[in-house]
Amino acid sequence: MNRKDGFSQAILDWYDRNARELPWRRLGGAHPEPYHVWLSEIMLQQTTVVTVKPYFNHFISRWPQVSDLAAAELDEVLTAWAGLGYYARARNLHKCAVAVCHNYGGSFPADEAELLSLPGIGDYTAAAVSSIAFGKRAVVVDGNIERVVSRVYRIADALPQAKPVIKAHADVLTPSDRAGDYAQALMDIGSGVCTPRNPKCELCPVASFCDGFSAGDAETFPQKAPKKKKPTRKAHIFWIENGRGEVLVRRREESGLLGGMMEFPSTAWQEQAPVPDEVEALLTQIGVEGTSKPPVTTELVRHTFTHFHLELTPHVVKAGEAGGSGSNDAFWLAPDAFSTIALPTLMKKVVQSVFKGQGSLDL
DNA sequence: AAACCGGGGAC
DNA sequence: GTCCCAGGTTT
Repeated sequence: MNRKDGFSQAILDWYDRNARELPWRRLGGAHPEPYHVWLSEIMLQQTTVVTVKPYFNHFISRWPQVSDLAAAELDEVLTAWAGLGYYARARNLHKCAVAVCHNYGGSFPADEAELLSLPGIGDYTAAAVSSIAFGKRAVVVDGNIERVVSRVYRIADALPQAKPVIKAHADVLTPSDRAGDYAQALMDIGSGVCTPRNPKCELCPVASFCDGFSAGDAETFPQKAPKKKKPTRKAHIFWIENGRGEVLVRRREESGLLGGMMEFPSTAWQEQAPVPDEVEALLTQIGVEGTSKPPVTTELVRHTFTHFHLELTPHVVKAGEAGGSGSNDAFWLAPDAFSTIALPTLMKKVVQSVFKGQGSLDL
């Protein structure tokens, strides 16, 4: 086995020459604030830098210290998080802020194991915060680093079984000094150079250490287990408008899909198309009846979640004079106030469909 | 170990 | 359309 001596130094040299400024990053040896590192790492889970930037800046501006975030209402945090996805991250973010203030006096712990015990912080984030914010040596492994390491060592095992093997190799490569810079550099290289397809090996500072490059098959790593195909679910969703131009909105259950976020009432999301009876039952259940005119159907809304496709047929319903106030926590809200509630992207697509269908273009 | 959990960008 | 992502939690 070749020893890869000089690997981490080549990575750090590349970082010193190529690292870009980021709102949560400090160049030149200074450590960023742990609060900033933690917030950015949570946001960056399964999410790109370009997407995260404006959200990060907004959060820091609105809640400058972790104590400010801890003092916020969960609903405020969900509203600010709307559009980022994986909403359990936002619920755990708030929980973690409270825990840091309650258990650590508002200062994040530097120790990896202590960080790991906090809500929403797993192996990756604990190692990232400990090394980037506190300069501790920690073995940081994310999807990018997995790819780089599996190519450097031509690891034959398929993911996710290969994870422990990759971690062990990553440990050997990780330097004692500047482990945080090293991790960020490796992730930058993974996302920009050692890409999933068409890797730019000619730009890679560690091509000379890479077994995959030497063998000419770097792109075939990491090996992956085959994945299932996603089923498609369908439902009818209702834009119910009262005489004042307000629309009926309700909050989803606290856990599970889009947990705690807002939605327009809909039939159940099922693989079999809903029958008209279900539509009647829904309208009765939410307290809207006696619609004189048939619903106006607007353009189909398509959306893909982690494990299924969804097709929603939106209907515009004019509620009767009484209007019905909704049985289960539903309430009326004017469309120009939608930006003040935790509306996920799927529901914003429904809004767009309805406005498009009505020919008006506010939003 | 496998399932669950969004959204967007690259191709 | 497919694949991937600066993953963590739950079962």
